[in-house]
Amino acid sequence: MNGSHWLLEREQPRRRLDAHTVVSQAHILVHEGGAASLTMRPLAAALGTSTSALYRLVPSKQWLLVAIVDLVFGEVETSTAADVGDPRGRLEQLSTAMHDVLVLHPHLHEILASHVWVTPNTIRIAEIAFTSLREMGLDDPELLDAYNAWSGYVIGFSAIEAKPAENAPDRALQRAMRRQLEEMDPGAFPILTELMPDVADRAFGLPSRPRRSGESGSSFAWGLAALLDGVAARKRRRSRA
Amino acid sequence: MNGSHWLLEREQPRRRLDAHTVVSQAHILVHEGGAASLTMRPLAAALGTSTSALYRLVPSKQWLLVAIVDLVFGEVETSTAADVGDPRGRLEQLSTAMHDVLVLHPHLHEILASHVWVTPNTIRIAEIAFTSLREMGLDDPELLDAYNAWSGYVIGFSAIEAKPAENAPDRALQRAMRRQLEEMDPGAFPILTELMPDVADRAFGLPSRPRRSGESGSSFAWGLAALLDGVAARKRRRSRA
DNA sequence: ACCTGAACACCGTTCAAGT
DNA sequence: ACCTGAACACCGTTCAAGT
Repeated sequence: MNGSHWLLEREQPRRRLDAHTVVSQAHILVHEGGAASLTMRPLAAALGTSTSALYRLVPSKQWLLVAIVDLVFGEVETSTAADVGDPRGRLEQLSTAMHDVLVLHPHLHEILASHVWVTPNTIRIAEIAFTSLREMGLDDPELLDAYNAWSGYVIGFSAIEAKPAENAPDRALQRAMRRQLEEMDPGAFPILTELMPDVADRAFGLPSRPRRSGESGSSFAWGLAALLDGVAARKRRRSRA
Repeated sequence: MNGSHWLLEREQPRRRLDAHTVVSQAHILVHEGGAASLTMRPLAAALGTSTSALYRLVPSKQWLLVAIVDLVFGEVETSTAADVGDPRGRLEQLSTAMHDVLVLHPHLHEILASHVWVTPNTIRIAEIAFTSLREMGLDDPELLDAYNAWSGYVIGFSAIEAKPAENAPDRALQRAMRRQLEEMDPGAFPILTELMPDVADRAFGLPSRPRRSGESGSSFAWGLAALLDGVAARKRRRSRA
């Protein structure tokens, strides 16, 4: 059909590499081993090409990292949120969708913290959030405040929650931290002592046993509801004045 | 006095390097050039020693990064918070002190996102936060939820706010992001278009001009008040039931 | 036009060898 | 006992040279 020998029919069709394929493979490396394990030589090897060939498809490693952020935020399900008429419900739907994706990609936070990531998919999400907040009654000076509070909470909460997944580096260091909590002076730290070992597991990212998959123990929704309650009340207070 | 020649009197007293000095210098390098600029060879050079000599004082670069986190959190002023009788006021005081420090050390977030950081100073701060939240009426299952919401907000908000400071890497990439916002379709993104250029500057970390020092334009306090309002209301609701 | 190997200027960490 | 240089196994990126 395409001129290749019948013996080669089932082989990969030798199509040229494109930028999207490089980004996908880079994402896989980050997903499997963290941001530090994304390096150009193994990336090229995984794609069956030479390191220098990558630089005709992709300008730099920095570019690649931002492209991965866009790829992951592209997985955030926004169509169900769009159907919700109530703006508060829409924003909660969006937040949950973001949290779901960020929990599935815990290593993304390493990139988020060290790069500016204004990309098509993050812009798309921001527009939905701003629309919802305005419909909730927030306006000019407070609208930006509310957006910053919302995004800080969603990203920050997910980042702290995602940390346990990255338990690979330096076991000795983690053991030292855990011992610090276990040998804490109960007189100086009464509440922490009382809440151990729960607090190590669910707040400090030092689980004593590996998380079972699906078991997040997350209080994301609780805090989100609290924040949005407060935002709505704060706006009402102002419009009443 | 100490046997050294008078010509050497004003020179550094040749005291042996200790771990604390290494951590301090490492912190300076991170502060000045970001986490990526902390490398062992220049660190050794700045301390006037050999790279390999550092490894007798400090176990690894990872250890050094966690030590820097502890050093910075050690700067968080907690004594004024301790004086506040009202638990809500005490938590607000603590949060503000944390925000102040984190804004002064924007590069710390690169470390926070990729490491577990349970250290003496972060434990000290957590104990104060837990005490305040319990005195605000939160208890067993909700206490941890509330702590996670609070810490996610404080760290996450500060992280997003700190990003503009790291504008060093890849000007071309940042220009591409800014162009994306400037050439946005107003039909598809009405609110973002309306809020430009303010939204690029104050929400997305793409300031059109460098920040004047002291000018944070931060809505940290606004969002914190909203969150704590919501947390307090949520607890009241439960105890009434 | 497309891809390569080799090179440049770096990394973190170790260790035999010096004093 | 303390410190060093050199080495090991890596980095991101460039570029002359090949097909």
